[in-house]
Amino acid sequence: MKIIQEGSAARFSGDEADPQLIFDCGQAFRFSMVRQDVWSGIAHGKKITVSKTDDGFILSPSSQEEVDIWREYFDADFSYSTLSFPDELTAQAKSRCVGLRILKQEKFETIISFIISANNNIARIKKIIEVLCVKCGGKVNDGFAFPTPEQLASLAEADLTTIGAGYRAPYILKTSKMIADGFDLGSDTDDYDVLGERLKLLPGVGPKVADCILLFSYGKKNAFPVDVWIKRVLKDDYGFEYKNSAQTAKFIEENFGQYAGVAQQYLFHAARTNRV
DNA sequence: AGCCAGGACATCG
DNA sequence: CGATGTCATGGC
Repeated sequence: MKIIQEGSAARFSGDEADPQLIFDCGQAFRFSMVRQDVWSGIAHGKKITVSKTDDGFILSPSSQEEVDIWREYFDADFSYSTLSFPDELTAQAKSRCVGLRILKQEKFETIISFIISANNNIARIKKIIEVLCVKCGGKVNDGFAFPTPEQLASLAEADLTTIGAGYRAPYILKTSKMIADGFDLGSDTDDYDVLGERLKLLPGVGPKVADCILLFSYGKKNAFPVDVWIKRVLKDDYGFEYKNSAQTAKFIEENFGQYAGVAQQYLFHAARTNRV
């Protein structure tokens, strides 16, 4: 995407982008629609507003120094409009998701968010995360930033159960403490498998959550999170019965290739919006 | 009342 | 290994 600074805002244009799809597809939990085609939320400790335009969106406020942060966050250097998939079903799903982009979010926030996502639904995930931020995140304008590992680790387990975290409360605490104590999260350039094994050392992170973290915060577009929705899609539409992770990984690589994660998002969103 | 939700984990055989 | 039961919580 092309990014042009316009006063205290930045105009992103030239590639598919729809805030509605970007923020309401279950990858990010801290944005909400303030009016039609306008979404607002907090990322990187800043409150931003994202307004859809004819050929992209306008992000405000954004200073010249911040442009690279948001360029990366909105995956602006990747072309979704020219991305195509050979198989008909994915192509069809993509046509229903024009403007969906995969955000590259902050690692700790993504890790905790998807630990909370386990056996949970999106509306409730958002609610729990919001209360979590209010409880111990730093103040940002009229809202609260996502907590740091230290802030979250300072909570008591009872604090987390009272906000509805349920049985995930100890996972959240233990993982926060490990990261606050210096657990090595690796870096984006590390190998997909190595990072996955590393992330799964964190309590509450299994195969599916690890894939979400890798796809949504490490930029690993080959990561293909397999949740209950996708299992249904693979079974009903591809005739693929889930048996184990190795067999699934092989099927996914062969059928969806290096951008399997993007295909997964299209299939996930299409499936989720299909059955009312 | 029971099932479901962007599953992980311990405990079996 | 693979299969199975369990784990909070709220919406439907």
